[in-house]
Order: sequence, then C-alpha cells, then structure tokens
Amino acid sequence: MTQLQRRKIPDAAIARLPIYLQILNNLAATNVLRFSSDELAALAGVNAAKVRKDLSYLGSYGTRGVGYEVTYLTHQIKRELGLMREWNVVVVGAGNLGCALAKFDGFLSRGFPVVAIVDNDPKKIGRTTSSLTVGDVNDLKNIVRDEKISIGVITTSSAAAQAAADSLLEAGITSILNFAPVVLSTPSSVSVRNVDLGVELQILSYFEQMRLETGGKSDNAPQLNTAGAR
Amino acid sequence: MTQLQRRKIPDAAIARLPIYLQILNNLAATNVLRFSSDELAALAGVNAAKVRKDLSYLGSYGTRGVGYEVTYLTHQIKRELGLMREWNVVVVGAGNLGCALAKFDGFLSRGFPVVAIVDNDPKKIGRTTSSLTVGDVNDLKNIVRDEKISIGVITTSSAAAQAAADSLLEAGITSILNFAPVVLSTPSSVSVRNVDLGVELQILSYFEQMRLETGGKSDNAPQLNTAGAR
DNA sequence: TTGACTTTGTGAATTAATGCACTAAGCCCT
DNA sequence: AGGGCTTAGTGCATTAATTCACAAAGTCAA
Repeated sequence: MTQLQRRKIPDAAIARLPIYLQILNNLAATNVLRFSSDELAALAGVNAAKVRKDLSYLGSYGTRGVGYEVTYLTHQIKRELGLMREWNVVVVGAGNLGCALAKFDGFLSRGFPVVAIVDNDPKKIGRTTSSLTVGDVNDLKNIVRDEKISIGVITTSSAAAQAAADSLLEAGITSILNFAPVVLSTPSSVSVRNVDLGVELQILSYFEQMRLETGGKSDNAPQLNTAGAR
Repeated sequence: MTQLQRRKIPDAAIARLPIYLQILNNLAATNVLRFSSDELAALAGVNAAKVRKDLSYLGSYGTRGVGYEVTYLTHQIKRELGLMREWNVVVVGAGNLGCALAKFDGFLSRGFPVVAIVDNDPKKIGRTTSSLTVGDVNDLKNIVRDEKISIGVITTSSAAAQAAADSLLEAGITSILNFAPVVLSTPSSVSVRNVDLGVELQILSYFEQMRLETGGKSDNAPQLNTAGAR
C-alpha cells in the first residue's frame, strides 16, 4: 500500500458538497468572507454537525472560534470534486431535450462545456444547433478522442438509451448522465446518474397521497439526494 | 390510535418503487405475466433481497415458489404511490425550461398533466405555449384552486426561485419540484424534490477525478437516488 | 401423496449515515 | 496575561438501510 490513499468520502457527503459549493458561491457574490457551520447548515437546510463532518472529510480547513473562509473552502471543495478543470461533455440524442441541453449555459457555467452532440437519425445528422453540428453516433469513438470528452449525456428515447450507453462505453466514456427513464446496464466501474422527472413526480405523489390519507399530519419533507450506491 | 395505520415505508424504498414500476410496464408491454425477485433485481440493478423487502412493504403480494404477477403488482405499486389518479401540475417560470416542460409529454403520460404555466414577467404573460396561456404568478392562488393543482414545478432563475416557492406555498401547494439551483426554504410539512443538473455533473466529476487519481481502480458506481431526508 | 425444487418473506447481522454532546483551539476584551 | 466566549473537530450512541441466510409456503411431476 504505497499509494497515497485518497480519503474515502461517504456517498451521502459527496452529494452534499455541490450544494455547499453553490451556497459558497452565493456568499462570495455578496462579499461574505467567513461563515460558521451553523450558518451554512441553515442555508443548506441540514444539521450543523453534518456540515462540520462533511467538511472535515476534505481536511481540517476551519478555524475554531472563527469558522471557515469562503474562498479557501470553495477552493478545497472544488479540488475534491475535480472542478479545478473543465470536463467536456457529449450529448447523445438530438431531440428536444438534447438540443435544449446543448444550448443550456448552466452546463458551461459550471465547467461542463458541451462540445459535441450526436444522433443516429440521418435526418438529424448535419443539422446545426447552437454552434454545434449534430454528428453521427457511429463516429462517437473518434469524437470522444478528438474532443477529449469525459462525460456522456443520454437524451434519447428510452428505447434507444441502452444502445446509446453501449456506444458511449465503447468510446471509452466512464461517466454517464442519463435522462431516459430506463435502468442502464453498465459495468460497475462506470458512474451513472439518472435524472428521471417521472420518478421525481411519483415520489412527490406518494407524499401528497399520504398527506391526504393522514389528514396532512405527515411531516415527511424529502429534500436532498444521495450520491448513489446501487 | 384508532387510525388505520399506513405502513411506514422507508424513504430509500419509496425512491425505488417508481423504478420497479417502470420495469413492470416494460414487462407488461412484452407480455410477461410473472417475474421473480431475482429477475426484477437484475433489471433494476439491485440486490434481490432488497427487491423482496421493498415489495414486502406493500403487503405480501408474491407467491412462494412462483414469483409476482406483473399486473397485480403494478396495481399495488400504483396504489401505494398515489398513482391511481392524476395530479395536476403548474409550472412557475415560462422560460426555456418551463416551456419545454409544459409541452413535454412525459409529464402527462405518467399522470401529471401540466394544466397551467405562470410567470411574473409582463412580457411573457399572455403568450401561448402548447395550448397553455402563460398566466400571472399573482393569480396563482385562484389558478391552483380552479384547476385543482397539487404540484408546483419551479423553473425560474435561481434568483426568483424562492419567491416562486413562496407564491406556491401561499396558494396552498405542498409538493414542489425545483429545477433552480438553490436550496428553497420551506416548512417541513412541504415536500420538495430538487433536480439540479449541475449537482449531478459535479458528482460525476468527483468519481471521474477519482478514477484518474487512482488509475481507474475505483469501483464506485452511483446509480439510484433516495427519496430524501434532509 | 410424497418429495424435489423454487422462490417469497423476514429475522438477524452488518454497514452506512446521522446527530448529539463534549473537547480542543483560537479570538477578543479587559 | 488571563478569562470568557465562540466554534471547529470528533468519539460515540442512535437510527436507517442493506444484505445474508434460512424457514415457510407454494408448485410440479411421478
């Protein structure tokens, strides 16, 4: 074990780091220099001990009696999340959603430029959407290599999603953000995040239903999501 | 405690029920009548014991030695999730995303018709998008009452999101799907689900970074999300 | 009817996540 | 210099979620 062991951060904590980061950005924008775990906890809607524990996984970057420095901690979180660099993204599926995401500046602004978009439909290949020309999914391997792409976003129909995933995997992609409402079959070495609006609504529906049945006495208030683990 | 106690289902299990449901729909579409926990587990990418335990929260609807019936279990999951009826949705924020969602048929097809869309921008109010006319966010209370709306979807800028949430709450909404990258402040009796693409990408970035640093030996493969719990 | 086989349902063990409560450490005021 | 005050860091108890492993309950064939 000569390897410099990277701290193992719990999945649940990793899922919260981006939230903290976003709040720190807001604090910086309003010229706040320092904050305490209590303050961050209130802004993130979590327990202060949890904030401290989460931050402690990064290292010991606070000052007792004082708190944490916004800029310094921002830097540390970004380092830990791998956000000191940009990660190029390819969108697979040039439908409504795919094109919308390709021009969505939230991707670029957070360090994930969409550098390519591909489809398998000859009618769509060659079209131009927001400065990108739709490529052929069969060229994915070359595109991924040439454009140094790290992350694939699947916005195909659910029927085509697994094939899209297979193409991405074959092109060497190891991180996938999947918008199709299907469970992709991938090797366990690949990271997959699923965004399924139907699932989200159905979870809300459950709590709504519960509220009706119990006369609104439930106090379930789902808020955050964990980083995963099958 | 005379109340007919509704089984308390763990959050993590609730988040998986919609996935199972989606798989059952696929099975039904291919005329499969029965399945075992092993089969469903393989399709959902989870452990078979977990499947059995999750389903057991609904009741004892399997047959030992045989498995579960697709149609019957579909019915039970839908009942538990409150999907025996439709839930009307209002979209707050008639920007790119809001309009895209308003015409997105994945909402309707899963039982969540978008029956109204509102904005606070006079320039947008009155415009028509996919058979809906953009309403005034100030009329939300009446719209929610008249259209019997249960769920609010926030697609405003992050700056406007809290105000949108406040309007929804004041109109009596208790379930919110939030696309703005901010933590909303809401009473704990309200259910909030956040969908933040930036967060998802940053989580992927973490694992991607880790893969680089450890030479690809990591086998973290985040897949599912839990139903919440702050 | 019996016995081999399959698969559910669930106690019990394990692992992960949370939150309390206290110690350690630094600041600031006098 | 010292004492009071604040707040990070963390050990530990608790709670939640997962997984194992096995008994119970059914099917099916002879």
